[in-house]
Amino acid sequence: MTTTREKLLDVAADLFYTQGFQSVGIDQIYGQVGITKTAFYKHFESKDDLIIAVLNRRDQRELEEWGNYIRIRGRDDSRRQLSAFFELLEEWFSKPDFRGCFFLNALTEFPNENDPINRAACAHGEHLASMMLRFAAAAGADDPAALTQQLMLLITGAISSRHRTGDLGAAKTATRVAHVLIETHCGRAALTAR
Amino acid sequence: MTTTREKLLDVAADLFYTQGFQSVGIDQIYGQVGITKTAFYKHFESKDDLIIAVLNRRDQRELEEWGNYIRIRGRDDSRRQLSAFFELLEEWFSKPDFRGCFFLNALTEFPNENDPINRAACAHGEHLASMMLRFAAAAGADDPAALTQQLMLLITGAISSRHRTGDLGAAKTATRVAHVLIETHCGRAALTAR
DNA sequence: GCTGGTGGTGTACCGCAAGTCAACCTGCGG
DNA sequence: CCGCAGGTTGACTTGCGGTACACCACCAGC
Repeated sequence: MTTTREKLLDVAADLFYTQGFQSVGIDQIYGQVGITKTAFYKHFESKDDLIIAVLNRRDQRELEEWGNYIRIRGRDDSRRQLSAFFELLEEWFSKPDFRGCFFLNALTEFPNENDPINRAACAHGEHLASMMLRFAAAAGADDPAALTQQLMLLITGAISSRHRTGDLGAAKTATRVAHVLIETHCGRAALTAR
Repeated sequence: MTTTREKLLDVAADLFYTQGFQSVGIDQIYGQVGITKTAFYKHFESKDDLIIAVLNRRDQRELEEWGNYIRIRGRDDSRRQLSAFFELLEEWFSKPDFRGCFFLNALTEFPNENDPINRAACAHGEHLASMMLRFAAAAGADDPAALTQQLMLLITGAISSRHRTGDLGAAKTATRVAHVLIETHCGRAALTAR
């Protein structure tokens, strides 16, 4: 049994992702769930409140999913774990309903840094980066923080490129570059990041 | 003497960039210029029309600026020209009013591919890529299209990273990776992209 | 000297979305 | 039997995008 609140979050997440946050009216959301406006406002204080809840829930779930995927695909090899991030991108990009990164999108729709929505969206990137940092450290990178920065840049770039051009090959492009970086930073005679 | 239309475009470009397209009302725009709503609608058919005009003008100007910068900084050395793209990023990122890429932002605020705003925003990326492609070809890259794809991915990633984390070092990170790629693709014994 | 285009003004109005308010209904556990 | 969570209806306010209509001032050309 899914509660009404859960249903609202599901519908909202879907609409927000496909159409953007600002262009979706709450009437579409509560209408699709089958309740009235007043009922909606018993679950969420405001549209912003709903957006933040959607963002936080998706942050948690996505982090879990990514973590599981990487542990499974990466086996016990830390370097494979790092490159698993990019295999995941490939799968993601091939989905027809791909519309970029939910959190990156939120960030550009709410550019004010003091906006709680902006903060919630930023948090996801930080969570993902700190997860990657652990893998990079485990892989014996000479400078795990630098490697994480570079790989995160590649991931962000791949997502934005795929989003902009619709090019499915963006993941492969990023993967190739990532392998070079991983080899360089985790090689036996690892070079400095300069 | 700047025409009213030009003033409207200037004010709109500024507000849209700093606050986003949807969250800026046209009343702010015509108010700041000092005309009334009716007068505004004698210059532009709609808000969408204004947005497209702003986008197109900025596309032209930015392309010109980038082209000039690269020709000056790159001198006659094609490889230097390619890496000048990244030097430009560094300068751009250090500006306090940096808010990401205007066109990438437009794209996420108007995700519908049939939306003329979306098309106008996409166009900029294509223009930039085709400019880069010419430089890549001139630099004697083994596969100019592939190199362009990779460098564009890096640029996009750097912009988004800087936007998300506020990290000024994103440009340097991208530059380092770019140099590796340029060397690999333009080396005397150039390897294939695979 | 009248005509027309350009670039304005003011006011009133429509439709839609966010959000509020008040009054009322219903099922369920303590 | 009470209270509360979750729901309903309907009327209302505010703000924004956009329209309609009537009017004004200036400058250029035949």
